[in-house]
Amino acid sequence: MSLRGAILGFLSVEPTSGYTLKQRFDGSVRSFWSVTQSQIYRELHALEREGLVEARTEPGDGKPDRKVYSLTEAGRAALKRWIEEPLEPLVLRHPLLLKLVFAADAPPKKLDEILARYAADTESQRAEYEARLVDPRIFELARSTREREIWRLSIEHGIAWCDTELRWIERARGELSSERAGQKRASRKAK
Amino acid sequence: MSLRGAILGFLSVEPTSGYTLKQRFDGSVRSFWSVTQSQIYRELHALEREGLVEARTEPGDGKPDRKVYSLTEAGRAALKRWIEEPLEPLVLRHPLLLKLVFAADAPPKKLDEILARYAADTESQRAEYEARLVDPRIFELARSTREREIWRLSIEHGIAWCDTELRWIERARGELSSERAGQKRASRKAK
DNA sequence: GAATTCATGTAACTTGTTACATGATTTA
DNA sequence: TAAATCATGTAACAAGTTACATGAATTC
Repeated sequence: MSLRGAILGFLSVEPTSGYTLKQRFDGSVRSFWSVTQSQIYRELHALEREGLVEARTEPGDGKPDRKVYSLTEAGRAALKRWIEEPLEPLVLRHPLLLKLVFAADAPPKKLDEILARYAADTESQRAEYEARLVDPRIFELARSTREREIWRLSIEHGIAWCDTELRWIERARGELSSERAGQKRASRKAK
Repeated sequence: MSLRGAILGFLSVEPTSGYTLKQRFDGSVRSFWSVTQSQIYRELHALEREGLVEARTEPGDGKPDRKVYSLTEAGRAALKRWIEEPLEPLVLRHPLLLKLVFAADAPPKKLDEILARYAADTESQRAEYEARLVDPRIFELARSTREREIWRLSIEHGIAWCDTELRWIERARGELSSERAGQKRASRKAK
């Protein structure tokens, strides 16, 4: 339902082709909603079958023809319904945490290595967000000040998430590297 | 691959049935890795076909028989491989952010309502984590101080995530409620 | 000359969700 | 007596991933 909503959302800004739609996703919401090209084409076909979008073929000069999709009245209504309908619950799937809890008896070095690599990845993710924050291209799509404001907030959300991850990793590495720490903390449980 | 790894991980602690496995998931990693009962049975069957686990049927008195699965040598090796293999990348799917970026021209009241509801959900999520932190049942599974340490860290991760969400929501609500804020921030872009 | 971009799509697969079915036992 | 718990499973579906195929135009 979220994918569908997002496609309708993008099309409400401007009619576009599947190909361009994929670029829109990648260029804006990728960090909190990634999609593959197959998903987009599949969903567009479904939306067309259901009459929520309609396509018209634009001849490409030299380039292949593009099928430009636009919202129908029904599509516009569906978008509105999607915005108003209750939020789908957030489901975190965090492979690091999962692996960590089963890697307790792996050599501490291995554990620290996993954490270090994740920290590095998170660091570079953070840098990407920072770069985005000053990249005007993301804000080009925005049709209003309010929309720009929201785009910016979404990027700041990413940065805040990275910072939290980094702080947590640091703590985890500290506590898991000192053999004492475990003992000390575990005694809390006894009281 | 993560689901598989986690099942192998749980079975390495102690042979169990699919039913109990589901309870293990729900009782410990649910907040960062949720599963359905169907997934577990399906994966167990696949693991059995591949010879990574083996089942023996324990008669239940009155209750239905339980099929208790345990790791084979191959299964134990597969678990080790999973721990050592590179981490699957974290993929955030954040329905709130997605909806927000397409709800910019919905009435501000609606927007604030969405954020408020999400804040409430996050608040109660946070409370759940806090409760878990002092619930000895989660730590019962742990076979070592180190394991307990990691369980605790995973819960603290959840709390940190909730706090970050809550801070962000507060900021977002503040900035989206005052019409001025948009203007002020947007001017940054100009420089 | 090789790789990338534009633009469409399909097929096969994996993962995750929802809903159903069985049937005894225990609890409210 | 209705419901929840124990314990298994299947079927159908929805969503997401990977890999392939076409073919002209442009860029390296």
